[in-house]
Parts: sequence; C-alpha cells; structure tokens
Amino acid sequence: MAHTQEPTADRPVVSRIGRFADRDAFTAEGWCKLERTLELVGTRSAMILLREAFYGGRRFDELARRTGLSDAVAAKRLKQLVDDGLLRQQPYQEPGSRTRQEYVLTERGRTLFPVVVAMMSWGATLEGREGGVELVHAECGEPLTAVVRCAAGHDVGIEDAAAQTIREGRKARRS
Amino acid sequence: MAHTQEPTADRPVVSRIGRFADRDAFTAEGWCKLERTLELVGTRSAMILLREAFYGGRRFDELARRTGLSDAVAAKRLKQLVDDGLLRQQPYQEPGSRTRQEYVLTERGRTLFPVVVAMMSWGATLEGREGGVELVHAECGEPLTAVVRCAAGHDVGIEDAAAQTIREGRKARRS
DNA sequence: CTGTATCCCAGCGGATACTG
DNA sequence: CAGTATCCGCTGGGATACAG
Repeated sequence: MAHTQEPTADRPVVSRIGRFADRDAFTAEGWCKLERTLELVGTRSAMILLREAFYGGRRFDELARRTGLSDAVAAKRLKQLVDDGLLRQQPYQEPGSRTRQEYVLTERGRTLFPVVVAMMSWGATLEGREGGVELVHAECGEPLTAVVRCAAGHDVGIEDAAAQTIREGRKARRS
Repeated sequence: MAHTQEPTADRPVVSRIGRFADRDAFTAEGWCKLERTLELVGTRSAMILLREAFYGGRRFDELARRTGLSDAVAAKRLKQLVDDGLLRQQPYQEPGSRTRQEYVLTERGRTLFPVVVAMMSWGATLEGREGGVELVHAECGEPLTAVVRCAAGHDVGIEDAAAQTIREGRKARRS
C-alpha cells in the first residue's frame, strides 16, 4: 500500500484503502462507532463528571461542586452514567459517620481512560491559563498523553493510517 | 487483569498525589484542559465532521451528506472549525473541471488524531451493528486504538496514573 | 448530604426554501 | 456544487425552591 508520500493538501490526509463506493451506505444509523460513543458521553456534563471520577472524586457533593454543574444537572447526568454502566453507585462506610453512597467508575467506565487523557492532553496544547489539575504517571511524575497504536502493536502516526469499510458480518476483533 | 491492588470502591480509582486542598480553586474558568477541548470540538457535528475529514472527506457536499448533517448545520460548524484553526479551506483544481474549495485538516486539526481514534475505538467495544468504516494501520491492516503514555515514554495503565495540581506559572512541558 | 421539581433560556440540529 | 436564510422543536444546563 504504497503511500509513502506527504499528505499534502491535494490528497486526503488519511489515504483510503478498501472500496469506498459503498461508503454512503454506512452513513446513517448505528454504524459509526464515534457516534455511539457520543451518545453516551457526548455532553459536557458527562465528560467533566468522568474527569472528576478519574481525579478520584466520589461523593455527589464533591462531583457537583468541582465540575461547577448545578445539582439538578449533576444528578441527572450521574443517573444516566449509572444507567449506561459507566459509573456504579455503592454504599461507603466512613468510620465514625453514617453510611454514604458514592460513585465509582465501573470497568467499562475505566476503559474511557484513553479518551479522557486524549482530550485533556490536546487541551493542554491550547492557549490558556497555566495550572489546574493534570494526570501524571505516578512512578515518574511525567504528564500523560494518548498515542495511537494498532492491534499488532505498532505506533501509528496519522500518515500511516488508512480508512476502510468493514464488511458486515466480519467480526471486528479487539485484541 | 493484572494490576494487583484492586482499585476497589474504598479507594479512588486514580490515586492522588500532590496537595488537593487547593483543588477547588481550579474548578472554574479556563483551568481545565478538558473543557477547553470541549469548547472547540464538544458538539456532535464538530466531531463527526472531523471524523469525515480523517476519513479523507474534503468537499462540502461529501462532508454534509456522509455525516447526515443538514446543510445549514454543516456550513455553520465547518465555518467554526475553520475559524478555530482545525480545518483550512483551499482551492482545488481538478483537471477538466472548474476550481473548487475544499476543507483539509490543519496541523492543529491533525493533532486531534488520538482523540478521534480513542473515541472510535471505545465505541467499537459497545454493542451495535457490525460494519461501517474503521481506521487501520496502512502497513499491517490492523485496527487502531489509543493508549496512554507518559512524557517519559512509559505505557501507563489507569492504575498507574495520579492526579495532581499544577502550580500556576509552572510551564507544562509537552515533549 | 443527596438529591427532586419547576421554570427558563441559549444553542444544537432538522426542514425547507432560496442564491451564486 | 456550495452554501444562506428562516423557522422551529428538543435538550443541555442554570437558578431557585423543596424533600428525605
């Protein structure tokens, strides 16, 4: 698949392999994986609540205040995230105080880690006030970024990516 | 699932280092890098237009139809993406036909690659119809995923991440 | 402390019609 | 082909008040 080449302006950034004649057939409905993701976490409130969950936030009060969301919106979105299986609610006993409910990421929610990191990392490249909170590697203290890799383990830059249609019925394997 | 210390309910999923006493001070305004990202690409239309750009879509008609967006919405969002410096409009001469305008990703837009891949890759893990379009590594044909890495080059799983406050003025270096 | 209930507004996005 | 203009419904999210 020769595509040595500079992805300059007169060529698509991402080369196309496969047949794109049938591209339009996949436009609508539930085909697009990106849109499926957006249906679950496509709102600002969902993303920043997840951000706080990754930061370690657990109690309702904590999550609502630190996101700056109103109670109503926080409650509604948290409920949706629980319904969608990204957060789980469970009782939590603190010695000396009464039982509380807390929100924790489920295993599925935890798999959003690269998504959150990718967005935070990209946002860090924009102009804006320095400071805030960041995620780092606990062992070396370096900030996190998201990189693209293929299922075979190769690092993949944008110029090495190609878009192709998936045959219906062909099982997408996720190693 | 290796990670020995189960990040169970009574511990934050992501451990906290640094002082979080001042955490609330960073809640509002432009501190959060994730929110900065959401301001630019936080809408459904922006994300799926970028998706099509990564797939290689260039002309207005193509982008509007394949995203399923109405002309009005597509035009408005494309204009915003151009204003924000994620897409660029440039003339394009096809032999035998008249000059056309086309939308191409700018360098900044291209850096959104991990974000788009992360979201598509996560969406692929959800239930839904098989098929559609996917991004693969051109050389080996394997599908793409996004993984988290620190600036020092280590792969970082969620259990190895920590949240910390950034001192104001400390320059966030991006290697 | 953890929500629910109402009211309200702005923005997203669809549909349709129209322009260069 | 590449948009603009207008209208309109839906929902995201804020504010305020109330409840277990």
